[in-house]
Amino acid sequence: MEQRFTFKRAERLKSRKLIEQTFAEGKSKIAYPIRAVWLLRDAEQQTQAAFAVPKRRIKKAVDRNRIKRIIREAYRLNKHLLYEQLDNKEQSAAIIFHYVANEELPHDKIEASIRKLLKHIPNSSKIDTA
RNA sequence: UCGUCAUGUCGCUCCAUCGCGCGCAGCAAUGGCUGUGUGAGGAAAGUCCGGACAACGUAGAGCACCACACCACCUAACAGGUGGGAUUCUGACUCGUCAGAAGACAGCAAGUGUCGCAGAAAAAAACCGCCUCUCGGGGUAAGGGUGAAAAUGUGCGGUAAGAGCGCACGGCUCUCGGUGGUAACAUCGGGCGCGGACAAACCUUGUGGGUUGAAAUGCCAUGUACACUCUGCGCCUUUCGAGGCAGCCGCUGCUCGCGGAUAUGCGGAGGGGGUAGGCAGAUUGAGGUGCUGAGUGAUCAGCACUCGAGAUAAAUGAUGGAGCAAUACUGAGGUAUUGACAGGAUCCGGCUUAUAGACUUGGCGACAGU
Repeated sequence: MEQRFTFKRAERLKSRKLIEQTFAEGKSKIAYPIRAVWLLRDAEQQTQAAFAVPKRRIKKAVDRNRIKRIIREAYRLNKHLLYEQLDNKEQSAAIIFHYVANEELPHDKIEASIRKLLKHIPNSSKIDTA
């Protein structure tokens, strides 16, 4: 099958409840400048991701939007790393990427961080919740 | 041509590939694929004013609180804008005119309060001085010096000495009338008067203001969830304790089997609130663009054309290339770096603040030419 680098609506983490649950019960790991919080689920559910850049760290809305777009772009281009492993284990995940630096960092640094996190997440644990 | 000030406009461009929101079309059929169109700002910002819209409230009046405050006009409205007036400041010169600038320009002559230092005294004043004298005192705001400010200025009269005490010419306040002006106001004449400043001191007067904001508000509503109402629950035996069969529920879609419940239960129908979630509000509007006309202008009127984001854990990005601009380096070909301020969240009108660079128009200055 041809590899496509898309990021559709179904792949976005949008449910308020699930987000709160992820923050409350999920595991986390930091790969500077990004902290990931995730929850592993069974394979019937869609893997979803959300991106957050706190206003407290990045003051200007323009910069926040820009960083969020860069993170999302990095996720879009590298999510196959995550998907392949999850498919093998018959799992899915709900992930929140949280920007923790206080200034805008170059694109390659963000992408390296994302790749590191995506490789780490599937190997972390068994299914946390159904 | 350069500099500077003001005004208005624009505020990186193009191509390729990958990707995103929304609309439309087609194909698929349960949320996808393909094609196509479209997709942030002049401030989207601050959330400081004013409205639209919505919900709730609302007999009338007063108090409190908040806002505003020369006049007229514009506007849906405004604390905004336009034009005008007075004041103050600056500049020019032909010295009383012109030009420009500034702003909480209603009232301290309603009451209360405050006025550091200096000074006798900071509001209805007696230190020195002057006059008088019964040597206790009394009169006196001319002169002295202090101060940001000292009791209407100058002259004459007057007096014991003085004083708007009187007079003349001025200044100012209030007021009456004439003229010009819609008005603020200007100007001329008459009259009462002479009260220092501060209302960004309390306050007084006039005008306006119901409260809360789209996280408002209205609506729909999944289920092996639920309030409530109606309704059904059989047959046989019996020593009346119960037992059996059928039916019901679960494993389980069917057969068998096993287990469970049997009126505080189970099944059926109605039905309301409303969780997850969704829809409306919500993008055609005080809309844009152009032309013509009215007006000093803000603005208004008419006609023609036009539809330019609509997300909701929230869409505009990434990579590569070419150009443009700026800066630095440079034996002028180039090399390197950078791309102002800044991102919609119900929608409009303003204000304020941020902003690299480019351009338009006008004023002033310098240089060059005529």
